Amino acid sequence: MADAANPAEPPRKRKRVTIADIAERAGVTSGAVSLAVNGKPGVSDTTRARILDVARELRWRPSHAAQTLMGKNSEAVGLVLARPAEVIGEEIFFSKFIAGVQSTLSGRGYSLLLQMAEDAAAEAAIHQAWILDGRVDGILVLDPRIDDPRIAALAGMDHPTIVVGGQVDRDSIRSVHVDNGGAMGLIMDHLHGLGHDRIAYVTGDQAFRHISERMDAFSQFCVDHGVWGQSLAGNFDPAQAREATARLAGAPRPPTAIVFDSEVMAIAGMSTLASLGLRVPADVSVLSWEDSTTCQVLHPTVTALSRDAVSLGRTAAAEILQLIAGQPVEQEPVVARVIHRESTAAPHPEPSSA
Amino acid sequence: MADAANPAEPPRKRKRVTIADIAERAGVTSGAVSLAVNGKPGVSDTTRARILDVARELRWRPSHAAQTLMGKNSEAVGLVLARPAEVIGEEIFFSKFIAGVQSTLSGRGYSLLLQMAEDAAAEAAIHQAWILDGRVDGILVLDPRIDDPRIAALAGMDHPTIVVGGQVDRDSIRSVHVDNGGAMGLIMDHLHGLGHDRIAYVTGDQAFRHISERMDAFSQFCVDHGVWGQSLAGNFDPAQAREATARLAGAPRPPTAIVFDSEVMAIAGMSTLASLGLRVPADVSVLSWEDSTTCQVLHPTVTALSRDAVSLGRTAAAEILQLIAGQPVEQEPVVARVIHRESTAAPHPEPSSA
DNA sequence: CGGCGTCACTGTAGCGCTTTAGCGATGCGC
DNA sequence: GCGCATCGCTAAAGCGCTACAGTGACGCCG
Repeated sequence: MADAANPAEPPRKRKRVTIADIAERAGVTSGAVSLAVNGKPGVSDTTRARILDVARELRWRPSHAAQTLMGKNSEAVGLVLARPAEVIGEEIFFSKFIAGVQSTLSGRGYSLLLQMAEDAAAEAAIHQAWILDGRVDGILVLDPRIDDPRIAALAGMDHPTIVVGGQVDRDSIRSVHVDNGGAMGLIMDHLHGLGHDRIAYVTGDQAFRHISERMDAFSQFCVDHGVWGQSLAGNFDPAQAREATARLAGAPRPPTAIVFDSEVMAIAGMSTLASLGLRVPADVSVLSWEDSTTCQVLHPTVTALSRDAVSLGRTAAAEILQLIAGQPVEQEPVVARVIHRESTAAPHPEPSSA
Repeated sequence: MADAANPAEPPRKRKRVTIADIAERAGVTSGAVSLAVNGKPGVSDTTRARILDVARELRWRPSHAAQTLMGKNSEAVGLVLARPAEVIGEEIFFSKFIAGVQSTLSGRGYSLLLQMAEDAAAEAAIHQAWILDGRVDGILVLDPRIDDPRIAALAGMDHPTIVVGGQVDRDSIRSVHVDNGGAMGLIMDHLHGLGHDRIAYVTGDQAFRHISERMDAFSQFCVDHGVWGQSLAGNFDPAQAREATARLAGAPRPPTAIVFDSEVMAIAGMSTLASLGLRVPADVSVLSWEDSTTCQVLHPTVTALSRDAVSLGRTAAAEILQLIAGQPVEQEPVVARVIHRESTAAPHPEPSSA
């Protein structure tokens, strides 16, 4: 870089202010400074005040590296994303979730360490490295899958971990309690309450734990309430959602309501319905699992399950901080609710089968 | 993870493997190990091989803290977001940008250190702390404002910095070259080419550098091509975009095309137009500065400027890595293009003023 | 065969901080 | 007045690693 051999040597290298500098200035040893700045007993109040004054004056900041070398907390939480950049860029969920996590973390002076990985195995390797290095105090794991290698690896490490997006059956690992089944219940109550009894569900990737939880609840509701229900396996891809929607619409007795597992899928579905000449909600109601501004401004506006990814992130962050602090984790359940908008309404008596 | 070395002693506290452990096992000193693992001369090839074998066997990982304490690179890049969590969660740009940054960074083993801040001043303070601490090797600054305190602070620190979202006039700081003016030219060419000569521009927050660059180009084009152009100051808020749209639509001679500064604003505008009984593109064309899946699936689909935030992130990451490595930065310009979809078309001869 | 240059490695001094043993000076009880 | 705490501080070790001055062994030259 700009490494010109300097002749006069101006104060080039801004030397770091260390506790030794403070000690010298205050006429004590570095040990005393350490005690003073950390609020530990061992120095008199007057000396402490003097030391703190000097520290402030010198604009001293503790060296993060030295502190973590001593085994202190790193004041950072790690999150690895194991999905292609394109997907993360598309789904508003990540953006919201990260924003929520950040807003809580930053309030407490914590940072988020973020990395992307090829797959779950690579993600687990990064976790391992971070933990062994003391680079993060806690780890956030998103969207556990069935038989997730990350969970298995983390379970053995005895390190604060919060799983988001599905319950995990290890008791050494905590999960943010997201009641996927309950949320599906809300959705079905809403639709069933409007009079729908032919309901379809176009799902996201079923390898995800939270998706399978939702599907189970969907089936259960249908059985319990005598609703004709059909779920179509998807993978979050809008093209696939289009196809599934077209298939449903073309069926002999099409559903009167369709639930989509993401906002992107719901919008794709609605546009497909429109292009098939079907009106929402007159001919078919549509509900999106995930709210967004887009849902509010589309025409018609889209009824959505607001699980509020931002506050999900906040909750996850709050729980990991509690775990790190060694406090009991208060499992504050993430509230979800159905925001009723124009895209859902009572079904027509019978789509005039003539 | 087979850590069964000792029979009695339950492996309680998983002790960190240090170079001292390797040294002992390999019958050398820690100094030799350091030379060996860092590929420096000073050890024979056979000894080096033996040391590396032991290191691998013991699953040794260098201590990040110790290394940065020695002044080594931290292998992390910092990014502070100074906008409310809600905004970050709403705008797909952040998600895409971060995903893009990550995908490049991760490929080189770098992490992203992320924090949110209340305002630009707080952001600058975080930068300062990170840099002094050697916690990040480089800093990414998003959306410089006019007279940005972050830039001023960073300019004095002589630390790798890449600014994204507008040119900055300090020569000690590099910017990702995003040609906002050129992109606006593309947009205007598109609309003007279709025959529009009454064009409105609903802007984002004008305090941002990139927005003012766009506005300048807009005005310039209108002057140069005899287009009636009007820009309405906005702030990325959909409600505000609604209002601006209604105002434009209600004018005595409304524009035949409207450009919105973000996808969220464009969608809000379109829904407003629909509720006013105006058809897109028959009555008015709409163009969004920022593409997304939503633009592709809305009805009508939305013509958008695809500046591709993902690759913008990749470019920014690539440039900061070059800066860190001390290599000359190749300013690969970010390509933007207009994706022509249904929401823009030739204007009606004259909206039949009757 | 002494001098000298390599080579391969050792020993040790830090980096900035925390922690703990220790030490002189007070204060207190009996 | 002596033992014994307590206080307020110092001195030094050590976290894991790197850097650098040595050190002994060897080979080579004149």
